[in-house]
Amino acid sequence: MAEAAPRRHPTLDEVAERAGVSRSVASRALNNAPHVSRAKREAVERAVRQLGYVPNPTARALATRQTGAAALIVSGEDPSIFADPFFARVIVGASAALDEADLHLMLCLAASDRGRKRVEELLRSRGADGVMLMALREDDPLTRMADEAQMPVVFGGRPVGPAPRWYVDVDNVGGAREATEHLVSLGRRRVAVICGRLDTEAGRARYRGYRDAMLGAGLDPFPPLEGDFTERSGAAAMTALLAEHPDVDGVFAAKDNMAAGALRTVREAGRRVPADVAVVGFDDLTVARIADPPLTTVHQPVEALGREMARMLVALVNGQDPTPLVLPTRLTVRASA
Amino acid sequence: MAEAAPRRHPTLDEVAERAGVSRSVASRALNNAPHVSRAKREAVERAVRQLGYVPNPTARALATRQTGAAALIVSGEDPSIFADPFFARVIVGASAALDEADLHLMLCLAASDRGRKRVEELLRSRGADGVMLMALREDDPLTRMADEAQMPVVFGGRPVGPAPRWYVDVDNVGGAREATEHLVSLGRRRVAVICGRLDTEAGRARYRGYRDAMLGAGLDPFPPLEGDFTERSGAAAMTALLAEHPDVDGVFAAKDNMAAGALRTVREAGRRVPADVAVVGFDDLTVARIADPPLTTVHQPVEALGREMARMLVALVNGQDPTPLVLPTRLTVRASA
DNA sequence: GCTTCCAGTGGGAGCGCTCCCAAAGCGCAC
DNA sequence: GTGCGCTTTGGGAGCGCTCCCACTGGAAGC
Repeated sequence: MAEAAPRRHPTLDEVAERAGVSRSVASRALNNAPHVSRAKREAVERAVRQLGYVPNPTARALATRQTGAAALIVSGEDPSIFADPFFARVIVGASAALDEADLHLMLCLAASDRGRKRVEELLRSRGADGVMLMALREDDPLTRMADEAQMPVVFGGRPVGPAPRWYVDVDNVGGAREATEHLVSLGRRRVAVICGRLDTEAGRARYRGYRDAMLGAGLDPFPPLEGDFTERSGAAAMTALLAEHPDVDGVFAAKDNMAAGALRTVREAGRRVPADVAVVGFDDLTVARIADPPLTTVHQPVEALGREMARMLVALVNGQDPTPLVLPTRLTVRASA
Repeated sequence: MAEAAPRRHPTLDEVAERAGVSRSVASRALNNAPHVSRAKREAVERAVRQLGYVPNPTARALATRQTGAAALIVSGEDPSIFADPFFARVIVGASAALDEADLHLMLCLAASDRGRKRVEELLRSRGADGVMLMALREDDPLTRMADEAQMPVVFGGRPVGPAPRWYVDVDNVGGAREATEHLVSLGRRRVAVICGRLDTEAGRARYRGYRDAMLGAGLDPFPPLEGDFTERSGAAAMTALLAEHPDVDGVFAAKDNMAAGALRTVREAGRRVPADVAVVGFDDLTVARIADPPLTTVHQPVEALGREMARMLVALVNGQDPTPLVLPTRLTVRASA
């Protein structure tokens, strides 16, 4: 290209002029719209190539009132929640689906005051065509913001309280039930639970699943022993458990991280897994395979979760009315139980 | 608010009218610009409140030629590279820094053809005010795209080849050297290495650090045994290592995941860590603490990496010319060595 | 008293695109 | 030859904001 390539980007007007057509025709040609003769279409394409024209997405956004972006908003108490590899996998799935719909992904960590403030601005200003919301806690300020948002909202995992209109979730109750039933089927009778945060619906649902299974087997469910989904909290919970119930022979931990922490504690206490205490986790992320022994755990389709959230959002943006989705979980048996 | 709150968002014109001022004054008041009397400023603020006005970021972007967003682009061979918790931590850091500068974070996974195509569009269309680039491989197509990008580019980790103008990296060579020296100081003499991908600068630099330390100690460095930064590849490499060099007594793995894989293999081969084989990793992410035994590893300041990348980008966007940055690493001694 | 200056103000021209709509061109049935 | 209906075309009015600039009037300086 021997063009003097000015620093400025060429505009559609310049393309039109060069192609000897009007701006309207050039615009139509560019968007593959009808009502453009073959000759002019080609002339426009040629001009685009010669000028190295790239449409200005901002101008297009202003004219169409569509930003071309979707936001993934992760709530939580502090930003380190995002260190959970769970979100990374959600993003892999969501990103692929958004790519297909030619939407960009904006990522907002709403786990700080500053972050929440910016999310609120985004929601109120229509800075995206729609949003996906994750990791909401009870009475999360994001719930209200989402209600007032001037754009489609898809929830990833149901929030505590009434189910929103559009969400994608995994079968937390069923997964937890299956995990617990597995422990029972192994002959364990004193099966304890290390819950996730009970101010999240996932935490509650997994406890319900555990409880259902215990009652169904005619066993006494343990009261909820709450962790915060981290390795450290799992270890701490296990320490408390061993102190209070030295005869525990099975543990369902509502998250692999916590299960790994429990494993460590059990080991340090000189007991064997699974011989003395069998442990089942929840998630089936990398840590489950790295743990020693490798974790029996409830597999949840994390990338699919992200993908389906994104697809649901795309449907909403396109004016459709998709139905909520609950994805199945399934037990993956390894060495820990 | 008893306003009939029409579906449409109020515009700045309506705010101005309601406040009894011109659009210019309203604009200035909104942006805290000078040349607005106290009375009118307050009138505008009142009108904004009454109308529930929120500025339209797209219109602002078009007028100012600033999108208000920065993109983090993650390259790689396939999208699962993003499952590495490393990136999540980078994002936590970058997000905080961008929040401070009132920039939104766009996340682009360029590890698929589709993703790369969209990144190229983004780069050419000025869809962001600047970009951060990570995980580039040798001859990565993103290198060329970045060269031609019409916006500031900050590299996270140097790419293979000549160093770019602006980057933030960690001291891979120094970290690897320290890890190896630690093994040597423990009396290990047959210290092998499980490299990261050698088509990345991080992989190469960590091998160089290992090699330097071995030569410095008068020992024979092992030839590079390449993994791909995953647990599985670490395990496979360790298997090969044990077969070929049964007398190996120390291993430096260029990534915690690979170290964890090596740990598993060593254990399965009936040897003890660290008694028979001492292992040092690199990263110091969660997996290092979960591994059994907990990993001695080179800690790298991942969130700081993200934060500094974002800050550097903000500086560039503001027309400054920051200097490249190499962040220190430090050895964290745990049980595996 | 007069100029000089400057904070304060509003008009208006963009930013680069989409899209409505009126007008033009053309084939075809009558 | 006329009228109808179709595709094709381009003019122009936005989308909602910023920012330049010309203008006003009162305070300060001489």
